Amino acid sequence: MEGGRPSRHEGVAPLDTMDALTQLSFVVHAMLERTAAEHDMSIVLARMLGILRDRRPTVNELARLLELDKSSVSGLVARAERRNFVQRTPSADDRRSVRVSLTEEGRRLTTAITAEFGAEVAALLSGLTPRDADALTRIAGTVVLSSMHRHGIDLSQVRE
Amino acid sequence: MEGGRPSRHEGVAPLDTMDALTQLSFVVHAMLERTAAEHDMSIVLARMLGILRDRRPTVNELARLLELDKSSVSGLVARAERRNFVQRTPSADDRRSVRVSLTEEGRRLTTAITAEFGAEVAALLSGLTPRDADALTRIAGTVVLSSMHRHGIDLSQVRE
DNA sequence: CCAATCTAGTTGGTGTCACGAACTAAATCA
DNA sequence: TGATTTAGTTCGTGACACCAACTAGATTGG
Repeated sequence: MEGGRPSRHEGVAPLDTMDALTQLSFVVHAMLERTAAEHDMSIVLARMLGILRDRRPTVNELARLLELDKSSVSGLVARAERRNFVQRTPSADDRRSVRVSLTEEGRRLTTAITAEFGAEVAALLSGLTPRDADALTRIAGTVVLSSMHRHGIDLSQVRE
Repeated sequence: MEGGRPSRHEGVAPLDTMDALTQLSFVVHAMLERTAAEHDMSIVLARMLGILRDRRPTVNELARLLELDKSSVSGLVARAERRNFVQRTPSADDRRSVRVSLTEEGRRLTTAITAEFGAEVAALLSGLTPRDADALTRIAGTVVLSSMHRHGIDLSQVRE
C-alpha cells in the first residue's frame, strides 16, 4: 500500500510485487484522472462514456458494469445528460427502463480522451524495451482475464 | 478506456496495451478499495496511513506525497484523528506546522490492511507462471520508477 | 528591527460521487 | 386480479475534491 519508500542505502529499492503493482495502478489511475480532468470530467464519468462507446445499456446494466449502486448511476447519467454527453431513450420492450447512449458530443469527447490517454500510456511505456512492453501487455491481459473469470464474469453480455 | 469489450468472434479478444494496463489498474484499484472498505476506510485514507507507516510528515508534505491540496489533507487528517487512527503533534522547530503520525490503533489497522491486500495481490497473480510473475514485478517496477523520474521526483525525501 | 512578504494550516463554500431508504410505475407471478 | 418483483428516481448523509479567505507564525530586506 503506497510503498515508494526509499531505501536508505542510496539508490533505489527494488519494489516488491505488491508495491510495484499498486504503484503502477496509481500511476495509471492518476494519468487517467489528469486526462479526464482536462475535459472537466471525473474518472467515473470518463469510464462510463468509454463503456457507452459500443453499448446502449440500461441504467441497471450500467450499474453492474461499473459496480455501482443504481442510484449512483442514475445521478451520474443525469449529470452527464445535463452536460449533453449522453441521452436517455425509453426502452421499447420494457416501459420501466431506459437506454443510455452517447450523444454526438459525447462520442467526440470520448474519442478525444481515448486518444490522449492512449498517447500518455505510450509515453509511459516508452522507456521499455519492445520485449518488455509486449510482455507487460500479455501478462496484464492474462491477469485481467483470469480475474474476471474468477469473479464469474459474463463478458460479451449487454449489447443492444 | 474501460475496454473489456468482447470480441464478437467467440472466445476472448486479446486486449491491446492501453486496455490491458487500464483494466489491470482498475482491478488492483478495486481490490484495494474492497480491502479498505472492509475496515470502513476509503482508498485515500488507507493510502495516507500507508505513508505514515514510516514517516511523520507535516500536512504539507503529506499533501505533496498524496498530490492533494493541503485543505483536502487537512480534512482527511481531521477525520482520521476523530477515528483515532492518527495524531497531530505540534512541530518542534516550526510552531506553525504539525507532524502527523499513526496511533497504535492506526498502526494495527495499517498492518492488517497491508497483509490482507498483499494476500489478495498474491491471489490475483496466482495464475501466472513464476517467470511471468517475476517479469510483471520487474517491468511494473521499471515503469513506476521511470514515471517518477520523469515527473522529477525526489524520493528518499521526507522523513523525520 | 520592523514592515512587507511568505508559509503552514484551518475553515467555509461548492461540486461530485458514493450509499441506503423510500417511493412510483411497470412487469410478472401465482 | 392481487401480491410481488423490478427499473428508475429522489432524498438525506457523508467522504473527498477544489478554491478562496483567513490566522498565526516565520522570513526577509530596507
